Amino acid sequence: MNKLYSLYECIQEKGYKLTEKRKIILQVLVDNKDYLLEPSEIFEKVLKVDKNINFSTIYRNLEIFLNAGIAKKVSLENGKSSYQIIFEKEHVHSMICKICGRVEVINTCPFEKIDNEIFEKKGFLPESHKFEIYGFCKECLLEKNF
Amino acid sequence: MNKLYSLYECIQEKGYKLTEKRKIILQVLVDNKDYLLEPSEIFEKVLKVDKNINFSTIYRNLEIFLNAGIAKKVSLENGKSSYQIIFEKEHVHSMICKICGRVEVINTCPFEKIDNEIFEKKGFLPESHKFEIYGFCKECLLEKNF
DNA sequence: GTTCGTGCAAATCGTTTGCAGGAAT
DNA sequence: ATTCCTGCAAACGATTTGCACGAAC
Repeated sequence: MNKLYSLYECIQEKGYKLTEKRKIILQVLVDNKDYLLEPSEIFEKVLKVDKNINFSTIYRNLEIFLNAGIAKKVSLENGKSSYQIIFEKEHVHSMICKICGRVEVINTCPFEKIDNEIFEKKGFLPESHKFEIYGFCKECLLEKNF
Repeated sequence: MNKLYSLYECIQEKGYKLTEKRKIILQVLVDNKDYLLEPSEIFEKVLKVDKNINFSTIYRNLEIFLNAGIAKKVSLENGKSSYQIIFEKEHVHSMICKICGRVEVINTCPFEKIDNEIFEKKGFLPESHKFEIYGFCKECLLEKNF
């Protein structure tokens, strides 16, 4: 039932060891489960818990979390990468706040509504897709008085 | 009527000068209008026309083309950026070939089909969105025998 | 003539890697 | 005991910047 525990399991199932650093980074991701975080943001938050952590450990473990299927990586409009923990493996799309990185889930998938005829006509074989809405979340709207 | 000429106009309207280098880079983008090109690819193609061009000139001008609204930048899944010329300012979505970077246009917009209720409920103000389908184009499928 | 654009080299930013010691299994 | 993980420092690739000269207006 414990979310953290099932994440630990995913890591160990893949043959990765369950280290202290790994637990701390995971905890930070879980604490910010509704936000997309850049590696530097993750690093800073982890630093507050463990002063003796290296940036390369962050990168190496983010990569491992991706492999274990417990995190996702998003290439944002500005060209930077951000990461977010994923609990349910289901396929979802997002509304992303351009100010704070908060992510809200959209429960419909536009891809399912597309007429397959367009792929047949072009001879294109679709493999994956991306649907993201960028804007401003309620909290940031109130704060910034837009 | 000439496409190149109207691109020149866009550049000059913004107060940028119409230089030889700028024309060459534009020509390369126009010649590859159906493809997303990485800066390094653009650089190589420009080199064939003008041996005396610097990489920084490519970057500086791509930025200017973005400002002038005649090119678009796409942050791909691998974290790299690619560029493409845009003729019509209309809003379109794309199918992108993961092998050759070929871009085919999708003429429906999934955003329009979304129920606005979800934004009202979350208090989210949408500003822009992205819908991209990644896969393999006909040519690459034939060539690689997938 | 003034402003802007360019090549060059160096700087910067985000990310990755080799290695040697330390921790998890 | 073995394998994996980590900090450190260095390397790396993509992109940006300061400068002095040259080109467009």
